[in-house]
Amino acid sequence: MPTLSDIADDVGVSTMTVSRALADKPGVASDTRHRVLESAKRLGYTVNLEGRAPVKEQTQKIGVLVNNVGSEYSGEIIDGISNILDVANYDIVIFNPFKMRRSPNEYVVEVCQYAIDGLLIAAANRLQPQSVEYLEQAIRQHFPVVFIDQRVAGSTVPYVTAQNRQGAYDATRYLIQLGHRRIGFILGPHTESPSGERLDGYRDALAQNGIAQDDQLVKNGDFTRQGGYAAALLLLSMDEPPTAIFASNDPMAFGVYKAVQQSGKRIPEDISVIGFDDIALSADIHPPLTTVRQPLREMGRVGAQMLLDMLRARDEPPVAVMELRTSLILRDSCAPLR
Amino acid sequence: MPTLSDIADDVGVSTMTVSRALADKPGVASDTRHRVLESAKRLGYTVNLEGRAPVKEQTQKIGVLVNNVGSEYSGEIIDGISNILDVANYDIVIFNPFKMRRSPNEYVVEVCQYAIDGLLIAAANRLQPQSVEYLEQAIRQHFPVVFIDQRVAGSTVPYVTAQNRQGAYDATRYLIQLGHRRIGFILGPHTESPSGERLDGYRDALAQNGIAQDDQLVKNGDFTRQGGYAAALLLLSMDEPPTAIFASNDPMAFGVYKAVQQSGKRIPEDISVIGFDDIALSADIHPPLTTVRQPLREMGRVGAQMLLDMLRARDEPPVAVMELRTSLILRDSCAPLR
DNA sequence: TTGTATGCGTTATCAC
DNA sequence: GTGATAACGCATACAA
Repeated sequence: MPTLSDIADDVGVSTMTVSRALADKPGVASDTRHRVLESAKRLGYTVNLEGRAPVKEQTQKIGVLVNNVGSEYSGEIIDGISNILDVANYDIVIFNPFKMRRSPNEYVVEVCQYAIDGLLIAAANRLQPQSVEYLEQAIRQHFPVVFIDQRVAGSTVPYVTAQNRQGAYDATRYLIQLGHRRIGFILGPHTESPSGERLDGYRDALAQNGIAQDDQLVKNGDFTRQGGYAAALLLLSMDEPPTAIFASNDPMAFGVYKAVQQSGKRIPEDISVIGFDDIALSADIHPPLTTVRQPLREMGRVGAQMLLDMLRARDEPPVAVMELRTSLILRDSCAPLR
Repeated sequence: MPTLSDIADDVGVSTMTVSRALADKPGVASDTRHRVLESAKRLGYTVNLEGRAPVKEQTQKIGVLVNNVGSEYSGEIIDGISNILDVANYDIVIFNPFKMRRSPNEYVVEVCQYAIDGLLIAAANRLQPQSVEYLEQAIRQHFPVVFIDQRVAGSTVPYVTAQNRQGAYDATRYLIQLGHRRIGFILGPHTESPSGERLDGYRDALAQNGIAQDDQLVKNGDFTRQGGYAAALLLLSMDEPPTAIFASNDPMAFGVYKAVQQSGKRIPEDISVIGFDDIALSADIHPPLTTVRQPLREMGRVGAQMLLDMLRARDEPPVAVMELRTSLILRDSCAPLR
């Protein structure tokens, strides 16, 4: 690709004059400027940002690490991030490490080396201590990092998350109020912090209402439809199956829908289903899903704003934690126990 | 962030020795190497890729431009791209321009300036002629670009796409074979090339079976659930509503489901629905969606492979066009006309 | 208005 | 085994 000096040679001026002309800076004769622009167009010149970055020491780009770009979950978070960063004149570069060759841990380091001014890490499952340590060091060196929807115990990396425990408590209590006593629970992966928090909320509600814990009713899942489907099959085939199922995220609830519908039962008449997320699809499927809304867009926005604050006030200690409220969205997938 | 010379000062050697030691290259005393590595670790050093890129002139990164990171459609294409690029030792950087501040056209130029060795453009709707022209120039300057699922008339940019017309023809003929005569069609955005091709296939099938075109039955859509829902409401409220609806992608078919279910009608007993894509969700919703499968992962793989070929054989003319076959996936959303 | 010198962080080359 | 020098593409500071 052509460079500044190619144009300089072409026009017969110095690279500096070319640089000024292209950057639309004052101090270039309008005749010279025209000749430069014409030459640049003819040669097909575009800046090489790699050359500019080391000089300017900022790229106006923020990296975003997600683990599944094809999910509405990620899409909504990224949307929220865009909202804020657009206004602040930052671009977004998305890295999708968890489907990639490298281990997530190496990848975190690599991403930080990239031409970005800061990093947002969404749903950073499987992050090992050494990676977290590396991130903390990066922050000390004024490279801002923020976790979104991920709490890392004992770490100083700032994060924004939802009130998972409270949300799960609310959902479970709602089912109990409808008369349900045998409530199945489908876990998320144990590597993600919200999973355990939601389980805690579920248990809180059972305990507070004098319902004995039955570990048979808690099945492993992985936050995917397939995982929810598999777990639901297990629950439905129990000797004494649950009358309600709490899937700890919405995609797993869709998997539950599939299993229930295949079994010939109806939602909510025969079995109540409740989810967690409130992604857009949840309102559109049939029957519309009752779920715990966590403000994914808002989490993206808040995370981005925290990052910008760290970027602007380099020496002040960053806001460490933001917990956003959840709310129970009542739709048509739950009914009183018959 | 610390640099090579910080370590050099710390250890008391030259930057060159540090560079060699960190790159694991021969010609460094093992004692020196150890001291360098120790210092690097202590200081929290990581390479600055922006400094390396201008020297090496390649970054082992490929850019991917998509317009909706939250869709299964994009997710599956990106997945296919990963499959190929992982093996070839390239990383993927995803740009999500169409939700961003800049116009897509400026953005295309900007992305090319970024630290990437090539660019895959998926579903590049709204690309104006000047952008396409820019991309063609970039290709001439050995910066490889490939379109995925996008055909640009009169352009020399290589692309991979599906046989949209044939696929839509097959779907429509299937409905006709089931006895349907009034078949609604929901368009994609006119800015995307597959939209028109699918409409053509639909019309081909009607014409070949002696069914008169009724433009009332063709409604605008935008490849989103909401768009499909709105279009379906229009179709269902017609004086003589269609007995089958062909949504030209799967998300719009889900929108049709919602409208039909709200109207109290049943799929497929009262109305048949057929989609186009075969994203994973289509098999999981109720009833499972009959749809035209286009191999999205395969399109990602093929596009990535075309890019690698261009990268490797810089002077040979690239493969211009790849068209992948579609296939009709029969599930439970279509039934014979009663 | 234009050009020169210098530097960013890294690596290749060629000395020693 | 190690280091000085130059180079990548660009921009800042200063000189002409």
